Amino acid sequence: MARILITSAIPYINGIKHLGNLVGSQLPADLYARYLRARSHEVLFLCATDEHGTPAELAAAKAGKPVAEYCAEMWQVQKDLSDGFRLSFDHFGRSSSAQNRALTQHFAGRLAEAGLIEEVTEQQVYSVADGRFLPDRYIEGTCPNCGYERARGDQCENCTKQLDPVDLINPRSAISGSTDLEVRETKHLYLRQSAMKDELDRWIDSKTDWPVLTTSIAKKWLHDGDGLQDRGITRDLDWGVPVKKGTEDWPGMEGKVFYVWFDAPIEYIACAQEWVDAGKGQDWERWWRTDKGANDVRYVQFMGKDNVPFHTLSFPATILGSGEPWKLVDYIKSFNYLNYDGGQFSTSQGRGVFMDQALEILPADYWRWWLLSHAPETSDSEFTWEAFQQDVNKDLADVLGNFVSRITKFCRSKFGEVVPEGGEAGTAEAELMQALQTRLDAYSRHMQAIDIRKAAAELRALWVLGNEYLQSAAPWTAFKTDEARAAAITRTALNLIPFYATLSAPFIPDAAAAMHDAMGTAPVWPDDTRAALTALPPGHAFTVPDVLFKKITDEERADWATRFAGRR
RNA sequence: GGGCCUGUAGCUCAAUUGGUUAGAGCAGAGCGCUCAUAACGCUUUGGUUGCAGGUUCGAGUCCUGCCGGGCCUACCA
Repeated sequence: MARILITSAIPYINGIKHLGNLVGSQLPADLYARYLRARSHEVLFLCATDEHGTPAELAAAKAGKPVAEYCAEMWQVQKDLSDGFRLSFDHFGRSSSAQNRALTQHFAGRLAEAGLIEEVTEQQVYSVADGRFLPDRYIEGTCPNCGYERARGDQCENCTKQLDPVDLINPRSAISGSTDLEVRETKHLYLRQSAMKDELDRWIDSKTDWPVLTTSIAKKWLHDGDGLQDRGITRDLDWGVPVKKGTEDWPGMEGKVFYVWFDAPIEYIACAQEWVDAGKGQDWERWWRTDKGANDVRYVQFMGKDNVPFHTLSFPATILGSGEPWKLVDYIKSFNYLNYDGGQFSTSQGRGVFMDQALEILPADYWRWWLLSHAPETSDSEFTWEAFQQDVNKDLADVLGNFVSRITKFCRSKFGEVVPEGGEAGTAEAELMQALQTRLDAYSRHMQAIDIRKAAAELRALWVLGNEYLQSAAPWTAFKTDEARAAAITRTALNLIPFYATLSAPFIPDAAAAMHDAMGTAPVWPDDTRAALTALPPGHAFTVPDVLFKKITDEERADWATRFAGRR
């Protein structure tokens, strides 16, 4: 039995996430956590909301609410949606927690003592009307390169040229439109990542089993141009972790906060404290401090590819730089993007399906199955309604759901709602068990390796074996001449239901629970298929469950395709 | 501009890292079954692996060039 710490990239507080976000971190992390728990490993699975930063302040202002109140409400919304998708976090925390504030300040203090913090005075654009400094992308103006009038201060969306805000012609605030901008001097803290470049490089080099996507992004940042750059870790904002050196004030940094990307990953640690403080567990250091029991912990992170630099470089720099024995990540599973019907999901244009809408139209299992079995592991993947309807109907309704339906109903009509007695297993059953064992081993291998699409394919193949067995054993034919034989076949097939329920639970937890419920069974991982397929004793009562998966009709599909095409 | 990823059947994806005849699912076609959500099973059509060269006994896999798609490029997170 191993101990595994799992974190999913923490979703930004600002708004409801779409299915692309979901499949890029939280959903696969949940799959892995559920699988490992089912295999009796000790798992701590953490996630939280990422609450600081300019977008949160602006979203709150737009909603006409204090930012703390806005974040509290949005946290609840995201929490409810997580529950709706059956994401089995041990704790869903908040980066704005007191625990994270203290820990973030602690890390900054340690880094300063280690000489890894540099104070830099720089020039930034200040908007008098907005009363705030503007990040580059919140300054708009005419592109000096192509004349596009709505170019952003960081890059022109029209000609893709990278810009500096001072290059813009007629610059204005993207927030208020005000042109009353001035350049002001401000002081910020920089994390001297460059000083740790070689150490990080060696560490990344040692991770030969990581996905190419993960290491290639890290390598690029380490070696591009002048190598790893120092990173500003403070901002002139109100909403965030106040800059402190441990518990001490930081002279000259009054009124400033840490940059979200500094405090967000630290929340992974703080979240474990929140978990304890919420009374859900004890001894968080056992998971995070290698000097206090975390030495045998395997730490796995899940994230979309856009998050990779922060998890491979910035956060490890923070941890290593502290000089304290914090647990470093052991494996990073990163994902490409899920596209929507020939384009990208777009939050601003309301294009695609968002988590709340998804649950309004279909149960979580439908989404979980389709998204996970099409997880963008090797390249971007694509959601289309046609594929979604076809795959879900075929895999869930026809192959799995109908299997449960046909055998329970057959048994009810011939033997009643009890596991029938009589007959014994023969060669057909031996062959079935052999085939199941082979596939089960492959399934376990893929789940262990977090090869999600392959695991899904293997699981589906396990379901198919049940249909193949029924078809060739044909208990409806045997029943006419040899009732005992029909009973043995039926008994074996009924045993497949709890077997499938247990194996499928990481993908489709609700349907799995319904299957166990109907069969009056509890999940026990089938190490040995022979034992698993004879677990139900003759005379054991069951009920015929409701249809597990209703099919998606052509009308529904057409309706949804128009409804989610854009302009939410 | 630079870097990385990617291009395989109508569609979505594999191919044990250079090794026999490139495989699955879906969709299409045919047959079978009648327990079941018109479900299931069996068989089957379908490929110049983006294009052109090269290395090799052997290339989907390695090299070069070209064409297409995507991502990142450090102040959104």
